Amino acid sequence: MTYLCKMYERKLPVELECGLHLFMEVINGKWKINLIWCIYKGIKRPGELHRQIPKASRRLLDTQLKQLVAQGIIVKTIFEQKPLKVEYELTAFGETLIPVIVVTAQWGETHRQILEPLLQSTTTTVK
Amino acid sequence: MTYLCKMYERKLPVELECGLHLFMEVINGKWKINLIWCIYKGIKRPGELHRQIPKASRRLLDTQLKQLVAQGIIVKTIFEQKPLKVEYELTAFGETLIPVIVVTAQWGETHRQILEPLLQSTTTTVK
DNA sequence: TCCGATACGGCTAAATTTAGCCCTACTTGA
DNA sequence: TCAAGTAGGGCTAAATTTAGCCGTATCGGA
Repeated sequence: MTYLCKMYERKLPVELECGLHLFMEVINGKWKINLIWCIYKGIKRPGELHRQIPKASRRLLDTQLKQLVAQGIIVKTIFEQKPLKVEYELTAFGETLIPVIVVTAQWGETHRQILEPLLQSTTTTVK
Repeated sequence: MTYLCKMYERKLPVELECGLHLFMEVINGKWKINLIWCIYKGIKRPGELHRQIPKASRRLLDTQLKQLVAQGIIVKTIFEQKPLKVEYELTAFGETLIPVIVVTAQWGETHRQILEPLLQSTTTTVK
């Protein structure tokens, strides 16, 4: 059972200097945090996750789930049942992310009133 | 003295639901953390910052500095001297980011040995 | 006067990430 | 037998971010 999986071949080097860059490499991706959080909260199956995060395209959720598996944050269990069933769970390593996410999320919530207006007008790329 | 500044017009909505998304909106950008950290450490002038982060192109550093100003994280002071001088400083709001950055950076450093190999091979976009 | 340093913007192309459509395969229930 | 739900990949195009080059202007020193 050969495993074929086309990956995007990076051309620019990944930044690994500072610890926050490491964190961001893991956490970056439009829905990864949501996925991690949902899985942490017990939403384990792909279908449930899709329904939980309806704004995300199914396609992207799937690829980001795959990335999280590759990064050792979650594990995927395939139950070889009659109606195929899949479940994701945080690894022990993935669990270590939770308190960090909590801290950053708290910062965001604390300053939401300041941030929301700024972020809606401002864009990431100022030219 | 009209201020003209071409901004990139976002077409997709910004995600603001969760606090971590708010945090990420601010922190995202290849060199923003480095900039924030350097400024926090007292490296205030554009030229110094460029020398401190030599891997970054001058162009991108400048635009990201501008973004941080627009986001209220830093302030830019222009000294109308004989040889023009500019300095950046963290705002009080920007200071609130520091402990959060410390936490995430610590997480990264703590797990560097696990992360480095994973992140170098794996790419963000699994296709 | 020419070189280097200060500080900055315009512009194009490359790299990367997301959106969104289509298709496969299997199972259950109507 | 058809519809719906399970899970997931291929593919293209759009959106977004970075890289990198060129040009402006001022000042100080050799």
